[in-house]
Amino acid sequence: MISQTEENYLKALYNLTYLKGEATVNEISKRLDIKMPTVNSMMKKLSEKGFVHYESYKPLKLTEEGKKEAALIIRKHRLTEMYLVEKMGFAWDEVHQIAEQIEHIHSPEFFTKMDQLLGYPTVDPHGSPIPDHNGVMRSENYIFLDTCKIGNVVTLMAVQPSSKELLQYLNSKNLELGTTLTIHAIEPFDRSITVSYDSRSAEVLSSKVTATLLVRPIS
Amino acid sequence: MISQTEENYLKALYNLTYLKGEATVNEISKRLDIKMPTVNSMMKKLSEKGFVHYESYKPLKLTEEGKKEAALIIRKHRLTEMYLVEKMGFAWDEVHQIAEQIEHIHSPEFFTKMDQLLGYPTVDPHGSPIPDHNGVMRSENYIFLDTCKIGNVVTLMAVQPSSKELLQYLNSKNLELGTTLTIHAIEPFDRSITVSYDSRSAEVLSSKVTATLLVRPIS
DNA sequence: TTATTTTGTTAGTATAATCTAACTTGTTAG
DNA sequence: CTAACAAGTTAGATTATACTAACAAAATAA
Repeated sequence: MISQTEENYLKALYNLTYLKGEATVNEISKRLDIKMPTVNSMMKKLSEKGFVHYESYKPLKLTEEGKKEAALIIRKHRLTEMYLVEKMGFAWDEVHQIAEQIEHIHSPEFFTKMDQLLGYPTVDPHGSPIPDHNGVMRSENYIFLDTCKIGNVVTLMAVQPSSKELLQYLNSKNLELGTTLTIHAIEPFDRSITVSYDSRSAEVLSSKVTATLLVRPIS
Repeated sequence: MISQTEENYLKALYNLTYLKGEATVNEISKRLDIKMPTVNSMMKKLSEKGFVHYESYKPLKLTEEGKKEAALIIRKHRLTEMYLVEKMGFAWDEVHQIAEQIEHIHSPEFFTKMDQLLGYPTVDPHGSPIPDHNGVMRSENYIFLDTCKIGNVVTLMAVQPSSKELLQYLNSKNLELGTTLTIHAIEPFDRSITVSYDSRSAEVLSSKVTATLLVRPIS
């Protein structure tokens, strides 16, 4: 059996290793707000259980089994977020905390039912892909808005990482998934970007924001 | 803050004290399958926190605050069961285990939303009353089927206590909440009762069953 | 390349929730 | 009424998850 606490460590490790393939004790410590020695001993424990590759003073990696476990927890999280938005009428910035708890429910039938009622969705309300029931995540090749060039036209596909504050900011600007943006200017000094979309002809987005917006180029 | 474990003790105590007003360490121990010394120290802890009246060698009682806490957990449980049946299409004998976990979710909005989507129900799928948001349970004055007399016509209103096995048995007999039963005979030897309902003219129910069926007399 | 800082590890402590063994109190059957 | 049994309690051990303090290794800066 795998405890709720262990699940949280696996999920953190999965998210941290998503890009680089590895993560450090220090990074997990900061993300979970848990002191390093605690993280260290938990990593040893998870290594015993076969979920993590642990070697003294070396970066951490998930084993294949660890990746699968983590992806299945993330699947439950994202299915839940989708359900809360689509079937219960929550806003996309209200669902994270609730999903953070429901992801630990042990009941295959419950999540199967959700999946079914939602029509087997492949992305969550923030555009992040939902791993399948084997823990396989179909990775889209979206690019971050801050890597685009002047003149590009792109569609907003996902927000990553997405804080509640960021989502509320996007709401206030009427920026939703699926919105098509045209890039008009990039300020070299602070890398802020001027875009137009819908009826808005010149919105300025800071680099802090554009670094979290995943887009699919149209032209 | 009140832990998930503490919530389970409060709920057990609430249910055990529902009829008699008090319960013993031994009863809680058996119900939760936790040894007596563990229960004992937890009762002291809950007494410290103001949820339980504890005195050595005396029966346990909930304080008013304890009753309210417990009723609010039961509210979450029953709302969840109702939601699972009404909105997600689960059968009434499948929902207990899931609700047992979801009742510990901390999110007033989540349960408020459920309540709203269900149209503010007052009973759960097993006919048990749902406490209101102040922890007040409207007690119906239903009677158990085994206290009825020959010739009585009654409506099945609730099943208490309801095990998965019992619910499956009732399903197999097509006995649902709201079914109207006519009592034709009571066997003095084993107190089994012969009833008719729907197109069934003579079904025999054992006293083990009739002692769990709460009914409202029609005549 | 050495000194300093950051990161990782070990050792020991704390708290929550469980257990077993042993003892005490209360209840019940002769 | 007392002996035996059941229920309640106390004491001490165990496991999971956290912490702090102190030390070791690795990375970085001078």
